[in-house]
Amino acid sequence: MPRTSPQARERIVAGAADMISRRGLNATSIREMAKHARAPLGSTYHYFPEGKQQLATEAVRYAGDTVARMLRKELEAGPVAGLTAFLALWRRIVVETGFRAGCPVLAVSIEEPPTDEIPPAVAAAAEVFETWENLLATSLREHGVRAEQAEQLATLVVAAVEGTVAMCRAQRSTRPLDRTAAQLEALIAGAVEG
Amino acid sequence: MPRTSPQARERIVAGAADMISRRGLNATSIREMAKHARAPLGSTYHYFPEGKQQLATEAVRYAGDTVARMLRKELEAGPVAGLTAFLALWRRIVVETGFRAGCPVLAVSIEEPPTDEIPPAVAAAAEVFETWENLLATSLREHGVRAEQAEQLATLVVAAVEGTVAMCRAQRSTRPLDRTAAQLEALIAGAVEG
DNA sequence: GCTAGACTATGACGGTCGTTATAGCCAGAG
DNA sequence: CTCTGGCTATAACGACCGTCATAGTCTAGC
Repeated sequence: MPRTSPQARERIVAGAADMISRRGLNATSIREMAKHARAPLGSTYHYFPEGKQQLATEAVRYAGDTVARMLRKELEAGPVAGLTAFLALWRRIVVETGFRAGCPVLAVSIEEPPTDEIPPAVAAAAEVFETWENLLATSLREHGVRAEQAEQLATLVVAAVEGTVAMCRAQRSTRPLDRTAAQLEALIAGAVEG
Repeated sequence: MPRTSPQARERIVAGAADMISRRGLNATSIREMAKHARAPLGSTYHYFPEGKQQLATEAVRYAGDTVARMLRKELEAGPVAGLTAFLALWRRIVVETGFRAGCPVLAVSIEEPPTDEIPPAVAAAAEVFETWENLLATSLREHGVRAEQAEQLATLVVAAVEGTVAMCRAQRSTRPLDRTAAQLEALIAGAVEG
């Protein structure tokens, strides 16, 4: 039934994730997302009838899945290889965008609406973080790390990288990432062999 | 020369920092900041003639200085005590606001304008991060940690805590903070005595 | 070829944004 | 008591926001 471009919808989602990772959710308007994806404004409400909230939710999941897929693959070579790839991914994003882009999942996590309910986009962000943590923790456990230690290390890695990316953007430098990477790599390597 | 409330200006800044820490910079309007501080809108432009940008910059510095002051004091009892206090501070903020507030410095760091120049608020955020890093690194060095190691650990602590706070907000749970705290405390304690 | 339905084009709705301008208030200095 | 100047009150500016409605286009299946 789709007519011309079945990828139009995905283009919008991917573009939305990119824009959110740069400017944050609230500063990214639906009009701009549509224009950025070369799609008409009407199409966004055709594909995402629940509006901006739905689009943001799908953008978070899209980015989360992309990273998770990469992480799953690289972790086949062990926790250290997975960590290295994780760090390299974020380094590439930060450097290639001139410190303009970061993580859309983090961006969505820190903008709350006045309401009391959890917006679906924030819930999606929570799931993404948990997925990443679980991938790392499972790999660590499979390589002999005690369960509690594996959980803690996995959370530390995700949190440290997310925070470091934000610091790199503020400072316009990769130095925070260099430092965090050195510490995390030593820590994970030590945990795996110890 | 000030008439009634010399603290009106500071009330606006403190309120702005609080609101930015909850909703992000772009979602926080000047009108709301004024109302939140029980100040008229006109006063905002009287105290901050350069507008929202200036107000955001001062809010970032205000929050940064508050934390730095606390950190400086607690670090007198050593790096572990400082870390513990740092963790406790953010835990308190996250818990007492029902996972609604986070760090305004982080929030400002990840929202970029379309321009190429660095907005002053982002530059202020960079300075705040560096101040926090330096306080921790100095304390570590004073307790026998090698300089490079001290720098790396300091960056890791700041980044990990910032990232963890965001994760706690998304997941509506202090579990990430529990895990990160356990790892960081062990790491810093080991570095100091080793 | 025709028709159903996925998609687009267009325009409007009420609302809020950042910012500015102007006139007025009112405590303290002289 | 007057007057200066820090502060407030009020209104407006153009721009953009999220969302919706409606009419139109064009393709895939019959």
